[in-house]
Amino acid sequence: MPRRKTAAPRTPRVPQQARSRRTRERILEAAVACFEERGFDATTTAQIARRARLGVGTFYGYFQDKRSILLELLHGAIDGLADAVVKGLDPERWHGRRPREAVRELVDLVFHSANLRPGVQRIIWERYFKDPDFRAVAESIERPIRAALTRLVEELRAAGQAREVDVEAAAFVVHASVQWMAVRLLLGNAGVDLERATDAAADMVASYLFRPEPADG
Amino acid sequence: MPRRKTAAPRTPRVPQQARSRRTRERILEAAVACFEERGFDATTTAQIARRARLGVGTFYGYFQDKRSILLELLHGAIDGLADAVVKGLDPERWHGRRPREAVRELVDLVFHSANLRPGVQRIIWERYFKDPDFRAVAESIERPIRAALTRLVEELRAAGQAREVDVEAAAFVVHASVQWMAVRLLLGNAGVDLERATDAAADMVASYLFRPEPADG
Amino acid sequence: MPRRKTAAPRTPRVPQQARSRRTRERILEAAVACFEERGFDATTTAQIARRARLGVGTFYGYFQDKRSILLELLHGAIDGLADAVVKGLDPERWHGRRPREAVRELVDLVFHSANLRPGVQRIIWERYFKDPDFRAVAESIERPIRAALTRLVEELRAAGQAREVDVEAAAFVVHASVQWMAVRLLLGNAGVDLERATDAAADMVASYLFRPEPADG
Amino acid sequence: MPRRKTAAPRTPRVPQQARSRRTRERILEAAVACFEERGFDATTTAQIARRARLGVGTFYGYFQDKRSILLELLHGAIDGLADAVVKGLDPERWHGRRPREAVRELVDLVFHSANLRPGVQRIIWERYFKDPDFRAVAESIERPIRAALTRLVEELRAAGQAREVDVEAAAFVVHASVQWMAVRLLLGNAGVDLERATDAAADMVASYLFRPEPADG
DNA sequence: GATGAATGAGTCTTCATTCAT
DNA sequence: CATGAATGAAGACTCATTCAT
Repeated sequence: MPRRKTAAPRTPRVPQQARSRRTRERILEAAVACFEERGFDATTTAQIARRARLGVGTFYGYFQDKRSILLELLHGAIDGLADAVVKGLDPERWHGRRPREAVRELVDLVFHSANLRPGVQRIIWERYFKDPDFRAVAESIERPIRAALTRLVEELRAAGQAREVDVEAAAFVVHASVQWMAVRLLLGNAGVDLERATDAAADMVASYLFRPEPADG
Repeated sequence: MPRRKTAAPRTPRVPQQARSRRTRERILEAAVACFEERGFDATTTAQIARRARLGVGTFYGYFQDKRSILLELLHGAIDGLADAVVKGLDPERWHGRRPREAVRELVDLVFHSANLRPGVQRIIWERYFKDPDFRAVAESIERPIRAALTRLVEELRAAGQAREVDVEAAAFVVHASVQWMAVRLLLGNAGVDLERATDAAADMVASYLFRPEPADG
Repeated sequence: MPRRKTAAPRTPRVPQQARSRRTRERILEAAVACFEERGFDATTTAQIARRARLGVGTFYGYFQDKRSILLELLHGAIDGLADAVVKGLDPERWHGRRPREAVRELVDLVFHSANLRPGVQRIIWERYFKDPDFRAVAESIERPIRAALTRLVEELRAAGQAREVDVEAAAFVVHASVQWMAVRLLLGNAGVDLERATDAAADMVASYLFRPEPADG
Repeated sequence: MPRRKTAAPRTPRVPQQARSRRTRERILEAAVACFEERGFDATTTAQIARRARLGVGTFYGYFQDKRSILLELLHGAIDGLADAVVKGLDPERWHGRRPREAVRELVDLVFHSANLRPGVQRIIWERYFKDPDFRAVAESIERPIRAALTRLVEELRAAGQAREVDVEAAAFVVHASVQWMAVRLLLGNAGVDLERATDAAADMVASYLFRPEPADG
């Protein structure tokens, strides 16, 4: 990986023209295809450019490097989900609902969010461990979710629905658990059926946070 | 004329003599130090060799490449923990104990196992996502743990202690949750205190798997 | 991180533009010069590139390795000669000519073909013995020549000009003899004068294949 | 091939003891086996030593390097043949014999001399083209043979048996032809049956050098 | 803007040879 | 004498990035 140290963060042009936007799209698509095929490190900028039927130079007109493509994919894929989850944790929505059902709905949302091809998902997690920028993105998403979780539990506890728990620790525990289960399931590496896992996850979270619901009927 | 047909798989020298063993140690230590300092990809075999005060050639006499060092570290670090966990899940040990306490003890064991320096841990997880061999190792460790979990829950349910759950899904859910929380805590980016997290994790797992314990007194 | 899985066979760039063609030329010339100077094994790709006043990378953009340059030189040098020889063996051309003269003309053609610098010639023969690909090229050239020889002798025998010989063995014997004499002469270690060797070779072949010509006058 | 320039030609000990001689043999055998298996360049001194069940250091106690082994093999294999050929060209032996038969006998001797395994033969010829020392050995063998040839033809011509030829050129031509045919046949690469080739070669040489023999009966 | 030829620092890896044991 | 661990110079090859056209 020669010439890495180039510091100057030349911000590539922000495309306004329609053609430019289309070119940007093509690069993104080509990159995803290459990443899925050979992984991140084994993909070269030349391969991406060729696949997009562009010159290498053009690539550099749109992106700073491979990494910034990945970062963009990450944002695109996760921002939506994070918003949905934070909304789903809004206490308003929990009043008058059976907690277990609400939990299950949210878990289901997370487990089924296939915003990212598995290959790309894998790559992004790989980067998570080696690249602080990726961890930063992940944290910027995690923070509001855990905050929302904290608030939700506090409110429900005040309403007598939630059990007495260490709310902050609970937020961590629940978030981490659901996050990782989602990853394993998306990676196809869990060894359990998606539906059964969803139920189990919902059960675990619900039985942890909420008082046992009165028996059905 | 390097890099010819590479016919033989190059079995690295198996050290029998005392000096050899010591050299191997030195390489391992140097590798860990380098990995911690700069990460896996940024570490070159030359750096490892230099840090071990050895020639590059010596490195290649003992290890096939950087990767095989990591694999070795992984085995060394994880085999012991896995065994301990499987033993801890032996139903024998659970009879007559308060489940919540037994759970907490095990979670504590996992969360405090610092067999691996965080930097190395990070690298190994990074490889987990990109290198099938690492996934294979992880799975070979996960399988018996989940099997033990499954068996434990079945037995305790038969004994009327455990709740009615989908045991296999439960094994996945519990394993994944604890695993990931441990990773986050070891990596130091959990954002919660280790003790509080341990309690919370134990609570979650215990309240999921077991009937609520009769109130203390 | 060089030398990863090397998935694609790395098709070297096929030069269409004028500059590219010129670069290719330069590399070829530089390679020949280096090979002549130090031999094949002692020549490094870096040396070739430097001599061509190019970066190493450029070299690899045009050729897979040193070997493929040699293969190209071999083809370029030998295809023409082979064609000329096969044409020279066309029975049409032999009718009504004194065989000895026709033979001498062909031998002369072969002995004087200096398509390849001696140093390169030497290297190619060296490869012939160690590299099946080079043998394959040599054989693909030898086959048609021997076939043409066989046919020629058969026809001339039918016309009563040639002696009774085992035509296939004769083709081998004549081809091998002329080939090797040409090599020795080109390499400059024959120890005889080119003209005298040409005459002697022509004599040998002619006296073997043809009836003695009626004495002059 | 690092550290090549070491000039000092440390003459390794000449073994007198019986065990030493045996060790030397073992190294030679191991080298031949390795050379046959992987070729000269791809064989390392370590491989030879290991195959001979010796330490690398021991190898260097007996030979200067791989090359000197090859040179030794060359001598051992070729000296005997050269002597036999020179003897066979002694004019004494040709008086009162039908030349064609005498030629055929000699050609047969050369073509059947399998002193060297084909793999080693191949390697030696490869070196012939790249290594002046090998050419020197070859020439030291070639010289007396060509001298003997020259003398033989001169004597037979004086005796009225041989045709009028340029004796020196003839010696080159005949030697080169027979040499190369022998190589091709030994390498298994000739594409003709050994017997037919022997006959053809003898025919060619005999019809070149000698007057047509009076028809049989 | 687009192009793709050119660049060369940086990695991995090999192996002849030495020398302490 | 035998051993084989250690050495490190040397070579092949890659690929992010630039820039003349």
